[in-house]
Amino acid sequence: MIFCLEDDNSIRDLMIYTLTIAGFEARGYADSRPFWEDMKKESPELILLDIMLPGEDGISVLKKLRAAPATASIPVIMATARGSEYDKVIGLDLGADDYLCKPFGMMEMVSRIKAVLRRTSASERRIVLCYGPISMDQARHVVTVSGREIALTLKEYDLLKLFMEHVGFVFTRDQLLSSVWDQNYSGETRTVDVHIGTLRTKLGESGEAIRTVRGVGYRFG
Amino acid sequence: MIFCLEDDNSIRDLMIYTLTIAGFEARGYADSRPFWEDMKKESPELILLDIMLPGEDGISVLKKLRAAPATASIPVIMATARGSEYDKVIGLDLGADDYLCKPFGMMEMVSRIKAVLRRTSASERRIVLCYGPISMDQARHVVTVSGREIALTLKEYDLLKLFMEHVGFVFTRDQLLSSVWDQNYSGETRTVDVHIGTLRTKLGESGEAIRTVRGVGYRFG
DNA sequence: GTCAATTTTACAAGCATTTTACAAACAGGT
DNA sequence: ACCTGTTTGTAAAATGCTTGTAAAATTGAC
Repeated sequence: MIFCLEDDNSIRDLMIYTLTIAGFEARGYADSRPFWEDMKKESPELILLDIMLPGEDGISVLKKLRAAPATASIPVIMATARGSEYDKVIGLDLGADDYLCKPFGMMEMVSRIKAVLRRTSASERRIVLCYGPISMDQARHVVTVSGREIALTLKEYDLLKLFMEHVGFVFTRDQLLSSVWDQNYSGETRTVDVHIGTLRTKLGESGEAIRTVRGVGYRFG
Repeated sequence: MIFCLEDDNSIRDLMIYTLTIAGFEARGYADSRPFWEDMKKESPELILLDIMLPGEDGISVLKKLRAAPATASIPVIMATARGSEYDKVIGLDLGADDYLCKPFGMMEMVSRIKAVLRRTSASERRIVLCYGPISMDQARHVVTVSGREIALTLKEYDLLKLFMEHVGFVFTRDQLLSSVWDQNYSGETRTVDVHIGTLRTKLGESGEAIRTVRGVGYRFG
């Protein structure tokens, strides 16, 4: 799915049409509000971003995207008018993956998109789980809370991963033991509680996301 | 991405414009200071370099580029005024990949660029890998730390290469065995640890870049 | 055969995990 | 409100596993 943020209706329609013909799924937005709405629900493979937009401009959108771990690794192609605007944007070096200079042809757009997807989708694509200020980069095996890296042991990491993959689910201690530990783990124990404890401590404030469901087990979120 | 170091504003704008039309991404610089800034962040496919520049001249820039392992293999095309300046530069043989004599046409520039890129990118790609003080010249099969050459065995070299190509990624021992060793390596062993150990020792201080992720594997950077 | 590279082995040190124990929190009944 | 039995939080001790590394064994190139 490609999200396309462009205020000019005819250009946007042409872009969506071309992308669909080229075999992509694409969705267009005239301004940033509905775009952010959809970003909450769905994560696109790539974002086409016009600089000049009514309301919030493209530079601000890109900055926000790069600031949040959940969206930081989504490729972005920026569309700019040539001239001073273009120079400014290039100069800022905001970390867009590619730039398109208006007026650009549809064929060029498609080939740039394909090139960017080829570049990013390889192995370098990060797989990041997020919940509030907590983010888990599975490729790097690193967990951060509000941008600060915290050191987790393997069991803590696996436990948190399970929780973050199933936000809102209640897990019994037995379920946790057979998921995070071995399928048939012998010693039925209080081990889980101890690990939950250390995890909560290490997560700090955010540790409260792990809720105790008395008599049953634990729930995240 | 092509970097274009040229002090004349109108010529530079024309160059950037032409390059963009020709399907390249290009960025221009009026003097060397912002150029070096960007070189730290990004590595261009090619550099267009004017000899006459305010402040640091093109010859000095080229020498610096060739001296650092990270930039030594980036193709450079030098632009010179015809006459004595041209002869001197040619005579010095600074290791530019091609020369353009002012005034040159934009079409000629594009075709020279394409020719140089065809020549250089065909055979050799990403010849020099760098991370902090560690640099790996794949053409010469040489690794240096802070400029000092260190002798690595084949396995150590391949291991380091994999790490430097994927900075930040965690590799399990099995992944390392199937990447650096054979695809289906039989003996499941501690071999990896031993090689990691020797590599760390040989890298000295920089060996700390290879981090142990307990229970998982190793990560570089 | 020699030498260097690589792999295997062995073991100690360090860290992660599990167990244990006890205090605190809670729910339900009176 | 108070008591009681159960569940949970957590500090600390005990256990067990992972890793680093030295050294021996094996492989392979010349």
